[in-house]
Amino acid sequence: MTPEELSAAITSALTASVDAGELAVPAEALPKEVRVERPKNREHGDWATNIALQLAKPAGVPPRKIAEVLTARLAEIPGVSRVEIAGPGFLNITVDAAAAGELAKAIVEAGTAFGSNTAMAGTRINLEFVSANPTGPIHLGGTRWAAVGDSLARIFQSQGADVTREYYFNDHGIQIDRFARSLLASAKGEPAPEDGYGGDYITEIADAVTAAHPDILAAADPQEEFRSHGVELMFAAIKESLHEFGVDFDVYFHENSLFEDGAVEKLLEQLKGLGHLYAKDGAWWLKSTAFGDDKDRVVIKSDGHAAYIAGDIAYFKNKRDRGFDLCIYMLGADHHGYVARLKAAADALGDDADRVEVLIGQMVNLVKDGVPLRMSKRAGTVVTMEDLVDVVGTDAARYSLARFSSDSNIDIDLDVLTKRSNENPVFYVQYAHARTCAVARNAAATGVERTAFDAAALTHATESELLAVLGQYPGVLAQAAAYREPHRVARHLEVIAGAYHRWYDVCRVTPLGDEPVTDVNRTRLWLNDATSQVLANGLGLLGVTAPERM
RNA sequence: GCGUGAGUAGCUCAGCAGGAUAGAGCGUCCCUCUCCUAAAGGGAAGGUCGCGGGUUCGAAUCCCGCCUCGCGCACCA
Repeated sequence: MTPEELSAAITSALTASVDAGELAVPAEALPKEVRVERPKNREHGDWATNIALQLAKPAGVPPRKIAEVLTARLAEIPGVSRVEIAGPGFLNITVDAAAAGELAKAIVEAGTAFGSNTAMAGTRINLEFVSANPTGPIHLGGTRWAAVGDSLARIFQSQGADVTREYYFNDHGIQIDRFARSLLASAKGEPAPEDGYGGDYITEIADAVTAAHPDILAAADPQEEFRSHGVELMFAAIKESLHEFGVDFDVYFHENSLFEDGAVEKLLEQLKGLGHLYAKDGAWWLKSTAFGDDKDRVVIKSDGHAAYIAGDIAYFKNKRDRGFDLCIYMLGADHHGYVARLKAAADALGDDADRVEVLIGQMVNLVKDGVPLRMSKRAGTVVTMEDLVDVVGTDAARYSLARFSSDSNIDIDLDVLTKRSNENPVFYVQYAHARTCAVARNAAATGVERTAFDAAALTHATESELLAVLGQYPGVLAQAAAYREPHRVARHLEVIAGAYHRWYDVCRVTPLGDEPVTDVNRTRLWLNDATSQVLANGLGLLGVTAPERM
């Protein structure tokens, strides 16, 4: 029995109770779903609900009174062995070992599908993340989003959503010009321009471009040549890094295309027609304050060039035209001022601002000896995705970036990483999975097979605990999707790994010495394999491998 | 100044979609491998959940105020 199943049973018991006139609760006060939680204290049963406390006020009845009414009905739920009223009105529910144990079999039979859902079926999501300018390699901030974004995409997919991973390739504007000038300077053997980029990669790309085009400095517009070839090389390198990181985008969208096909121009005309643009100081402004922004924004600069936001409005329109219901943007905290602008743009287009959802991720800082290190692209002192992967590997890099809430700043201590220490919990989870595989191998070698299954044999306290946390997994996925928080998956895997290790320590799957194989052994193998499956499924959602041996 | 995120164990962080005795990893100190992987497990120590009010049966969690830190507040992208 999973908490969701129990929740559903309690909900219908509650409804039945109201229908029968035992409880007078206004319909609007009835929750769609009664929440059940795992009590911290095992003396409080397997699951508990505070529904009686919540209904006390709207029903105008003391909570314990409501609890009493519900107790009789809850006790009749198949699989429920005991219901107790505790404290101010908690309902503590104990489940039959057999009913709880059935889950092990259900998980093994569901296989890779366990935990997935169809709650988001039919929703088309455009998830845009990383979108780093092709003026340099992906730094740590982008790497964090690559890990979190890709994982979020996988979690959405587990809930049935149709997800497109998209990378907005910013190949238009002055950053790119600076990049081109930096390449040109390098090729000429000159120092990097004051507002340009430094770092070894500039030299490497400049050399590569020169090698492929020996006469490039004699071209009519060498800077333009370096721009086009350099961006191409840089972008190929970025794609390669992402690919090795396990992140492959469905769409790499070129900002330039919005200008080339006239989409931006057309859109600006449309906005003018709607009366949302006005001219001031030689520029064209979007009246974004009318749509919740804190100030109006320039869309066409007084020099006649489009401002960045112009492309972004057109891009949003483009996404909607491609049929996406929800456009999610994952931005760094240094861009959070952009949220109101994007929503205002959608609003101005006559679209629903709720189609735009912006997720803000806090910064990743480098720390050395407890002191923050300043990263500078210009000075070339950035730590890149490749650097991180070189030191800790893809699994540890992805896991350690995905296990934190995006709301938290994270500090990465290079000394700790270079020590290759076991401080990273990814090993804890992966080791648990490897252990399940070792146990399965030993079981096979000693003739323990999943022939029989006796759910009632899973009686040990650690088995009850393990089953409970495995049962929580689908709910954790649903919440991770609903709140756009992949770290919840990682954290729960750590809980499952802990429960598994404790179970492993006291409950053997294979018999000792020449003891006979019993149904207890066989049933425990089901539980072992169920755990293996859930860990593998969860690690998969994080883009981390589930090794069979370590 | 305005906006926004954070402040929880020595360190790094969960918990915040109100619940019962506030958790995990790492670090420190004990203990457990003649039998499934000790990258593990058990135990100990370690907390004014930034501070002050409020809401209620109940607040780390919600509301208000304050303090500290990060990040924004362009005709840059």
